[in-house]
Amino acid sequence: MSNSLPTPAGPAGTASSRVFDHLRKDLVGGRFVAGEKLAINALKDRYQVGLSPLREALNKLAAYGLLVQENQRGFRVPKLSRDELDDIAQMRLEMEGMALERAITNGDSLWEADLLAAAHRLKRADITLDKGEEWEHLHTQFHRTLVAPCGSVWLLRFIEQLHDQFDRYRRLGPKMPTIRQELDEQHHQLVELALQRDAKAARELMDDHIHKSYEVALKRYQEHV
Amino acid sequence: MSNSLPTPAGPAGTASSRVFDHLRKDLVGGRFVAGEKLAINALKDRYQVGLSPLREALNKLAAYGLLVQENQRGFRVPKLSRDELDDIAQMRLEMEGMALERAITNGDSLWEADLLAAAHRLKRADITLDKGEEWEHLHTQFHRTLVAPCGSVWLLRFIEQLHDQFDRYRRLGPKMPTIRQELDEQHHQLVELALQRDAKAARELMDDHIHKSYEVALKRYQEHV
DNA sequence: GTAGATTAAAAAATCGATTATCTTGTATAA
DNA sequence: TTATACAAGATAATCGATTTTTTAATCTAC
Repeated sequence: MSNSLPTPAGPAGTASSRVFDHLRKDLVGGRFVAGEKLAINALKDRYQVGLSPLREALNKLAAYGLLVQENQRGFRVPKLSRDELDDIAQMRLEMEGMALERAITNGDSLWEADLLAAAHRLKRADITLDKGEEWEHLHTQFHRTLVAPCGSVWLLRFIEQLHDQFDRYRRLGPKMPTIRQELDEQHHQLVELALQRDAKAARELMDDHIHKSYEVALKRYQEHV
Repeated sequence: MSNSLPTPAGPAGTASSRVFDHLRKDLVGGRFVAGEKLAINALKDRYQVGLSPLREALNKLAAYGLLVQENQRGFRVPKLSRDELDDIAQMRLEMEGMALERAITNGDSLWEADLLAAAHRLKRADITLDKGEEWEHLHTQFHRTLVAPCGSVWLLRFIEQLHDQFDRYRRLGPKMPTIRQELDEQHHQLVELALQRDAKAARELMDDHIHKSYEVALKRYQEHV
């Protein structure tokens, strides 16, 4: 994993890595308006860090694609567009499909256990909590586990990046219980097919899963404008 | 292109963007030893910049994958490994193949002209210059042009990233004239097939092209260790 | 001798202040 | 009125110095 993004910095992390994690969450979670220009001084107060670590975090986020940097005129939150959403969803289809097939080929019994655990935690959170940050985290974790043993560090990296981008659209609006339930059921079906090592069926279900998520995201995007 | 990396900063760019470009070139071109720890103070002298812009550039390069950042212990040049080379080459196969097919579907006559021009410039440089940085730049430019109208900003972004990574291996050693000539011929054949809109044949040739490049890179990696 | 503690030097990360650039509002001229 | 020029304020980028943490070397106890 030497090339992955750093794992979330605990309390021991640097100021820069902590504000990176925090800003990443906030950008993905829609706490900023798309297109908005970031007022660095305001961020300094908001995240309680100095200028240097803040700027370093902003630079990383720009290289990662969650911010746009223009020389001499700071940082902005990237605009949202229908075209880009289509692009992101299409890429997710291709790349997560590929990754899932490979994961089903390579995954061992430890993976099976991790997968069951991740699905269970997600379901638990579904019932217990009101779907907040905690649910989002477990959801991300589930999808990450699903494709983890695909054997390609770079594929995993790209998928993670696409998820962050996709979630900027998906998380624009409030939850939609009906469709949400369908999607949640698909998580469990995905686990079943993975355990049965049915790569073809799993990929088809994943395609459908992404497609349904896309429709949610699109709807929210359209309502949001 | 709002989400792409910034275009190379001309003389008007910031110190940070200039050192980013320069470092990127040097990292891809193998001017640093893989695994080496970067001495920030030495870099300050080498690139004639202050600490702040330098650190911002290093942070961007880490998020981009050309450096590894460890909290509290600075930056290193990523190690090279056979496994990673295989991964990168495999991903290039998938993604550039996909991009080429789409480009052939979407590309208009302006693209055809750009493609011919890029191929011609590359051949020119091949004959005229001793293959230095200029040839490398034109080579990158050719491959970029080839897939440019694929319609996906994210696909292009990932491909660019993979090229940078791949070149860290390919550029480990001196040129190999025989195989190089084969590869150069393939560039022209790729243009021909693109103009004929023969997506299937073009993709097969691209597969072969990447495979041959992979063999060069692998050989150099093995000799390098 | 080896493991663990101690400390000095080196390096990374951060801070506060300065400099350069852009932006906005106002004035002037065509 | 419209366009251009200018000045003042705001913001971005950079610098130099400080603080924190790691690394390496040395010492001590077993």
